[in-house]
Amino acid sequence: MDLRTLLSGEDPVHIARQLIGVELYTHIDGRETAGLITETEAYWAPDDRASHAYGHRRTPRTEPFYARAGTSYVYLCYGIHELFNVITGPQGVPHAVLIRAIEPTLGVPTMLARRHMESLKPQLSRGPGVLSLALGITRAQNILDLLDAESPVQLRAGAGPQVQADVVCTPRIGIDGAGPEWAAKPWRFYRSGTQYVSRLNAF
DNA sequence: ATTCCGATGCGCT
DNA sequence: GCGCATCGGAATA
Repeated sequence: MDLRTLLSGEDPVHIARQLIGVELYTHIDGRETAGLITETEAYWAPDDRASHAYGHRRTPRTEPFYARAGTSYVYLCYGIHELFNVITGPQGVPHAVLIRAIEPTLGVPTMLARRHMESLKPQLSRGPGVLSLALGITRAQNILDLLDAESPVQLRAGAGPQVQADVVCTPRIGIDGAGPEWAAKPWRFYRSGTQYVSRLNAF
């Protein structure tokens, strides 16, 4: 199945799982960087209270949710961090997958420089905020078609679909404010055994 | 116009 | 484990 078809699917939780292992590539400020997605979370609006598009909320910020599957959604969190999401689902159905960590595959020196780090360590790109720093992603990359080969930010099908046993499933991070019902949903996924995962001890 | 607060990360204890 | 930076979106008035 091609990526566009996958991302257009009805079930963002399934898509979040399938995105583990897919490559996220950027060509920003004249530098190429990329990594394999190791950690994701699904956001299932309109029902999901943890989503910015809860209840079909439609404002300038949530506009990307109503674009076609494969569109980027980048927003500012805590006034500091740029968080990168992939819009999924049939057009007009505001589903999204938050990318929380990647394992670098291209442009490590560039990423190290952007992170002001000397040597390659997992904290280079684990966590949704620092992942964007490493890849050079900011709100300037909001609302891009991630499946367009001309786009400065792209999703590229990688080593093929992951085996289910290789992926761990847990509740999502940092959404207690959405209430216990939504905070408990096991909609976070990460590659089993990888060092490129945020908050490994959270559960 | 004002207020509230968040899908985080880092440094310090 | 804890405090806090930092700011824009969204709701309220």
